Amino acid sequence: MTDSPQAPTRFPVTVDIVALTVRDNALNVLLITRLIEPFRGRLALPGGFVLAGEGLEEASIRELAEETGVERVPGHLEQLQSYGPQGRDPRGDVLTVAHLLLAPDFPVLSAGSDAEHAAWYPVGHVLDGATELAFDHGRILADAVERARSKLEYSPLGAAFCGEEFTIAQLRAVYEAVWGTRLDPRNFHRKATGNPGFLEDTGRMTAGDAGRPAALFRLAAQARSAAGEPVRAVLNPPLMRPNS
Amino acid sequence: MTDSPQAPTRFPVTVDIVALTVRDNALNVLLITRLIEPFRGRLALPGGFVLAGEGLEEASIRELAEETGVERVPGHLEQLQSYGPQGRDPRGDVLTVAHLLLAPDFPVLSAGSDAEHAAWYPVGHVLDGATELAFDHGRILADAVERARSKLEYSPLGAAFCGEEFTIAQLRAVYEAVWGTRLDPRNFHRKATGNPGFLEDTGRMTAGDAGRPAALFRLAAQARSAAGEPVRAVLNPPLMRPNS
DNA sequence: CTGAATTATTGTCAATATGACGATAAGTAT
DNA sequence: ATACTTATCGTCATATTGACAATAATTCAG
Repeated sequence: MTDSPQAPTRFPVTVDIVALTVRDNALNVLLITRLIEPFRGRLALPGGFVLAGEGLEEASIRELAEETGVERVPGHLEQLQSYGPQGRDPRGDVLTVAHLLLAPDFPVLSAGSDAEHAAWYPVGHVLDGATELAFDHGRILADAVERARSKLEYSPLGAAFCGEEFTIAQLRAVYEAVWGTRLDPRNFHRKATGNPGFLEDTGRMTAGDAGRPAALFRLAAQARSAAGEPVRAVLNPPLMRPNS
Repeated sequence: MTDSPQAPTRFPVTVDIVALTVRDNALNVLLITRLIEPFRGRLALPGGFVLAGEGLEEASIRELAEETGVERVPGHLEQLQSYGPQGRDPRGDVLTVAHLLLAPDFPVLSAGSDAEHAAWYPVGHVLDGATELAFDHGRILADAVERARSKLEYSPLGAAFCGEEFTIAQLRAVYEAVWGTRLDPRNFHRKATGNPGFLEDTGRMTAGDAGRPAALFRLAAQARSAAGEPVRAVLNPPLMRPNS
């Protein structure tokens, strides 16, 4: 780390959060509608400036709370990548540290006061160009989705989209939504339950749904932190996407 | 992206570069000796402040050039992660965007003028606590090494440690050094050459070394950019580390 | 010049993982 | 009761993996 003779340039730093969830068997992203210029009326990722004395993750959690009303992080939060500082904001250089949140479907503060209105949008409608996001958020979203897709292969993070307990079919629906492919239920069942250190049978079953009741699983102890969030780095063997 | 009513806090932003290479069958990292406080005399990652009008990668390349004398990026450079801004530097809040460089062994400007003296150090000596780095650079290095290790599994990036052309044994030596394991030469040969879109036979052979001459390979076209740097995201099937 | 040593490369074989799909189990809907 | 729906277990051919034998093509030691 070289130190400049004169005071270094300082940059405004923001965090942006790509919150992903699975709704109606499709991958959705949490977006807000901008009420001010630039990009007024456009959809954008939730986020905002990092305040003095604040860490990056801390800032992300605060912004998420401010814009969606959630009191605690509802899933797995990790840093994605930083972008900038140049050419991102017409008002000037801004460095942003993008974060990725993988969470079960949670309700957002949709009763828009004069704050930005936040809501879930299918990722497909954004990635295929039908909806253009503000700033470079389209690119950030694309990077986030690719990260999520590969995380499902090599980590137990797919479970972050489910609640505390879930069935194999629910987990499979997550994989299908994120990867955009159909998976054979029988082979998926074998691989998910057969992967050592991934899932743990709770002994409980679903009831009331159509069809045979399904066993409820949770993440295995090695795969979750004290907070219940998945931590174990790798899934071995990996659950690879078909085809490619 | 919420906009604060008053001017947002601005932070000094640095880039730090974790330059890794393989020397004498061991993973090495490029470190500089700090000549000023804080952490005077301690080893640290090369890096420095991002200047106004500069991008993150651009700043990394500039700092690398300033501190090692290389004129061009000698390998694969990618962003690692951002750290901070709190609790990293005793002088105050500094956000740093760490970068990872995977490169063949290259000579560094070791004739220390009054600039920091840069040199290669075996990663093992640092990770096992024998050498303490300045700031939070020990943690950054640990993250970088873990990233490199998993990159070798899922991407063709192992080749970034080799030159333009290399033998399978040289590539295997990279894997062994980075993973810290021994690999069966015959099985590695089969997997490396059998992976579609990974390697390309140049038709040329080594000569003069002990033992049977080895075929020289290069990265397949799909796996490298115009600059010759590996780009193809995934290696399929992956080359997994043994054991775990 | 010859055999020993060294390294590269091809092959073999059993164990394991994978993809495709059949069969059965255990519920709800009619 | 019968149909329908979903979960779960099983089977089988094929592909991949790890362990290791065999062979090829050099340099090195004498």
